[in-house]
Amino acid sequence: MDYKRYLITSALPYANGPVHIGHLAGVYVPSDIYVRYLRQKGKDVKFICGSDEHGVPITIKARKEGVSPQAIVDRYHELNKSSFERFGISFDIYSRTSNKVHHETAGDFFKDLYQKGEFVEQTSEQYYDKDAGQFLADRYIKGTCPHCNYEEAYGDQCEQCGTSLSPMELINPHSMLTGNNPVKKETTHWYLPLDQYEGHLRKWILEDHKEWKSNVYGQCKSWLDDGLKPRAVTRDLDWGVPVPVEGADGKVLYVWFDAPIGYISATKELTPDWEKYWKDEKTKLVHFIGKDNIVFHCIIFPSMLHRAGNYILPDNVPANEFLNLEGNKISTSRNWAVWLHEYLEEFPGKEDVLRYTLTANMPETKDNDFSWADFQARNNNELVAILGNFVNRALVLTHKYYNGEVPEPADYTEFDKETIEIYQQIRAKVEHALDHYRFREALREAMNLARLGNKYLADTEPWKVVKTDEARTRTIMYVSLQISAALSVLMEPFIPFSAQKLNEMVNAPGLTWQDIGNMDLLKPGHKINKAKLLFEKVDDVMVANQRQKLDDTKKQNEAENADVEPSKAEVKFEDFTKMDIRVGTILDAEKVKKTKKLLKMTVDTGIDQRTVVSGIAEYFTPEDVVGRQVSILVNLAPRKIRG
RNA sequence: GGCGAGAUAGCUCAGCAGGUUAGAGCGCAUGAUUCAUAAUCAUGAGGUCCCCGGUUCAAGUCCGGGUCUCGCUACCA
Repeated sequence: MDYKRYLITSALPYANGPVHIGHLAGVYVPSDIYVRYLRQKGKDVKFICGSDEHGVPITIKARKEGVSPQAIVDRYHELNKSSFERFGISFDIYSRTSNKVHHETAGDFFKDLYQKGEFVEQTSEQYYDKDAGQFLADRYIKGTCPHCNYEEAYGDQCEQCGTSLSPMELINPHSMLTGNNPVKKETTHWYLPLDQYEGHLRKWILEDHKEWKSNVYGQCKSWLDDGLKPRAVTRDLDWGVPVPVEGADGKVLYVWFDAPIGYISATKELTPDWEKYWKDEKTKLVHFIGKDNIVFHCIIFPSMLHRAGNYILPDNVPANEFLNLEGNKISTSRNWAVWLHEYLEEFPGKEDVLRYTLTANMPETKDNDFSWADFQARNNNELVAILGNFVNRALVLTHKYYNGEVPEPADYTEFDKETIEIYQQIRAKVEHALDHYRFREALREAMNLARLGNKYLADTEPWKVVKTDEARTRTIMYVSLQISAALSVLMEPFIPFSAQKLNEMVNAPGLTWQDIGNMDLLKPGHKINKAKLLFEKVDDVMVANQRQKLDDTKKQNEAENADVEPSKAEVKFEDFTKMDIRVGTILDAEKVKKTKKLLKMTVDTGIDQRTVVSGIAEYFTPEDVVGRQVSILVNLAPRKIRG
């Protein structure tokens, strides 16, 4: 299909924290490369993003800090917006879901579906806090987990045993707002009957979009094969887009219903022509997301669009996997991350180094790891040594031999022709990779042009030839300069800042994507500018500093974990006297298979040897604990755990 | 517990309508070179293609079972 225009969206970052390298590698860098590529080709493209500012976690953070939810989202919206901009993520608009346009758009969207009778209304019992005068979101209820008896389990999940729960399952539930025991009360919500759209979704995804990435396709298939269920699209909460229906006071749209509509409202805010981008079959819509968002962008949002009528559906949803940091999962709450705003401060002028590293190591097919050693190596061995070096050689020699003027070439030799042929094939290779959302491959192909340049210079040796054959030298330099100029366009989607610098050096502002492969980008007689270094080395000190920073985080986390708070309810002295606590030595330990947290240990208690299972495997390896002394409650009744 | 995705050289990854000695980049070793930010170029070493079975003349490549990692999801499947 020949598309007239492109609408590219990046997942809306949740405005309860700053953006980190995981977000960048997963979503913003690939989408930005794709968009810059399309713009280079002269396509009509709109690149949409914004802050996702509703939902329960933001209200919890606000409560914790004693400020309003709006204050929280204002803080992170501004921070992330400016960070993206400084990092060269070239959104056409970076909007936000707390603004007026969005509230109207999302409200209207709901109302439209409501009036069409698309929703199923259902009344159910939920916990209500009388004193606070509101229904409690799952996250606002704590209680005892029915599976592991952990007393601080949340209404939606027990952090101790990992089970996901519903608030009704909790034993002794209490409200986090007031500490009271909530009461059950009836409430009405609207459900999107996804089950009714199954047929349409099956055909659209499973038959018409077999080209989607295997992780995306596989997960959609899994959902469809399992059978879809109606999904609530409203919540009892006072932060969000109010449900525009009479009698729905105190209810807002579920954040996952309202957030993707943010793509639409942002487009509306950007251009009065927004409908062309959302409702014309000639528009290609692509959602860039992380793998945790697949179901919302492939099942739920498309269902909403489909039932609203005359909206187009995404042509592709290239979801990336996750990026780890130095071998550990990135975690906002544990501060295990490289934050974009901090990187920008600590590595001024090195935006492209991070962009390059994240692209070269993008988690396209599986989770990948970011390490500072890799960052340094990519910079020093690739950006500096291959790309920066080649360009520098070509430009410096031109200044030396021809005073900065592009020389008139003589006839090409067979070797020149071979080199030129390879050069001319590179554009198609990069395009093919980008058209299929294979960014690592595209970058590798693009870098091959710089490699080709280095090889060409090494083989032709102009610094020797110049002493004997002036005409030949002119040709060699001419070819090298064309390649340098082509690089300034070819590299732009990946490393825009450096490409711009290079473009200024070769002094050819008007070059376009279509020029790549041509041999007349810089004409004889054209003056180039002074050669400056495109990249500089990252030294060991910089790397050591970043490692130190992470080590500090690790230590701080450990210290915080060591801060034990009384986490269980008070017990009577009589209960205490019943317990026989002794010091035992761990003789042997092994991980319990198929579990994340369980460690099985043999402990010598002094009176016997017994097998004990404890949920500490995330913090200790079996080797760590063997030989250690632990206190053990020896008269605890035996229980069967996982056989 | 169910489902999905991944597991290939020290590292990051390609390969797969099944077919001769399994590829690339980086790292490493050796040599060449000096225009260039000790940058480049050439050559080479290095792999039981996660494990166990099976189909086949032939299997990283297909099928069954298992292990590990990540994600989604669940008092059912």
